[in-house]
Amino acid sequence: MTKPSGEGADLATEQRILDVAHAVFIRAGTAGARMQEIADEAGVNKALLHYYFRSKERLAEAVFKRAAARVFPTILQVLGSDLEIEEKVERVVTHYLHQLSEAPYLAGYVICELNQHPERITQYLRAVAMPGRDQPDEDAHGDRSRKQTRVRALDVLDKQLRARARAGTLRAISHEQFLVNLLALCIFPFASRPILAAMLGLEDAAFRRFIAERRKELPTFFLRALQP
Amino acid sequence: MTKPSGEGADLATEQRILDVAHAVFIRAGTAGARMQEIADEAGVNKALLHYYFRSKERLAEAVFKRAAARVFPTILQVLGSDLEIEEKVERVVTHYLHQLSEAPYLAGYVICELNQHPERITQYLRAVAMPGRDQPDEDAHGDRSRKQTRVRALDVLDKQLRARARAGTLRAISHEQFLVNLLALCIFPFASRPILAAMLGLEDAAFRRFIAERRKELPTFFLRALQP
DNA sequence: GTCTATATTAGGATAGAC
DNA sequence: GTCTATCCTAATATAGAC
Repeated sequence: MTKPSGEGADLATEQRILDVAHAVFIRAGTAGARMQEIADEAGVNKALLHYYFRSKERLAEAVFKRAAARVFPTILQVLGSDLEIEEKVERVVTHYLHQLSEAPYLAGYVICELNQHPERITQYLRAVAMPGRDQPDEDAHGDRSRKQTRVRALDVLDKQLRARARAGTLRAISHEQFLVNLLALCIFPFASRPILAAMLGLEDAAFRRFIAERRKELPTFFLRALQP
Repeated sequence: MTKPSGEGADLATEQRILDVAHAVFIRAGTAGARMQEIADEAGVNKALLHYYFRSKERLAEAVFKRAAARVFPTILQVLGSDLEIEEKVERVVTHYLHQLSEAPYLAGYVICELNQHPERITQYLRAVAMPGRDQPDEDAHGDRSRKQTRVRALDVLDKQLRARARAGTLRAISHEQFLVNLLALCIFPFASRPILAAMLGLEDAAFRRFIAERRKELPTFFLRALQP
């Protein structure tokens, strides 16, 4: 038997399965998703899922990594860059509001998954800091460089905030609070969309308008909060 | 056979089951929770769960209502009151940060549940606006008064924000954006706690300190953002 | 009301033909 | 590599004794 991921594997099929699994897991949650459902939608047999991914657990991990890799690298990259705070905020807001508009269930999925499988955070952060690498990679260099990317981004932000506070051009705020506030304002509306739809009557079109408005207002809102 | 919820039912037992189910569903999610686990922790037999709640589905609904009833009534009450905006913000922040500190999984649970069972929002909003009433209650009066409570809270907020904007004592902001921003800043840190723990190294004690800091800073942060 | 025992189904996983 | 057929466990649910 040829090993999957080896030379003999049909990459198109594997990819298709992964794509479908992604969709199904993300809309139903890992625990709620059914292997049969994935097989059906991918137009193959259940057995083939196991041929390629061995178990539901592993398939779920693969999907989670992929999803994580789509959400987090940008923010670390942006925050770690040498742009001004104002520009960073603008870019993060634009990126997330765009990204999550295209993938409605993504935010909720990641939150659920991590609440129920906190052990996946390690894989998550790997995928996050090094989006290109899907395969596990145990060498020390790789691990260190990934960790560096993450730590450095926070470090850069921290230094920047301190400098601006000393200069008196921004109120003092810890980089932790800064980051959480920014992410909260971007991500929460999507994660809680069903609640908002019901409480505020924000269905489809109205929700899109709501997000469009947000894209304009959020950077101002956030930066004003930090004005000295 | 005596009907559960009737005169013959052992309320203490029913309550104990519900308490345990609450804990289990909230930490494992509905799909991930096991009836056996609930029975064990409640010190009774699986069969008894079905005696009282008929099915896992119904038990899950009961738990969800209970959880929802603990999260949302306060904000509607506060926002619907005639307090000043500043005082409302202060109270909402204090309430949620306290509440969610005591029930770590609550935020994640509600978000997951609603992403996977959007149909539960109706029940949710009932429980929300009328916390005392656990039993379904079909009479028109009840429904209308509950709806009124919800709509009125948003209405009051809306009028208040417009008035303050006209008076020039607050920047203009829609009540929808106001509400979402406030909830996001309060709830998101708890829902995404596993991520923060890993990314920022906020474990237990550090997380508590983080939240304590937040309780002091968040109202200022939020209100500054709305300063004209 | 609470238990033991059992029915029933569902769903993940494997064997083996092609 | 992909399928059919089947296994096996886990989990919900019910019957019936006490």
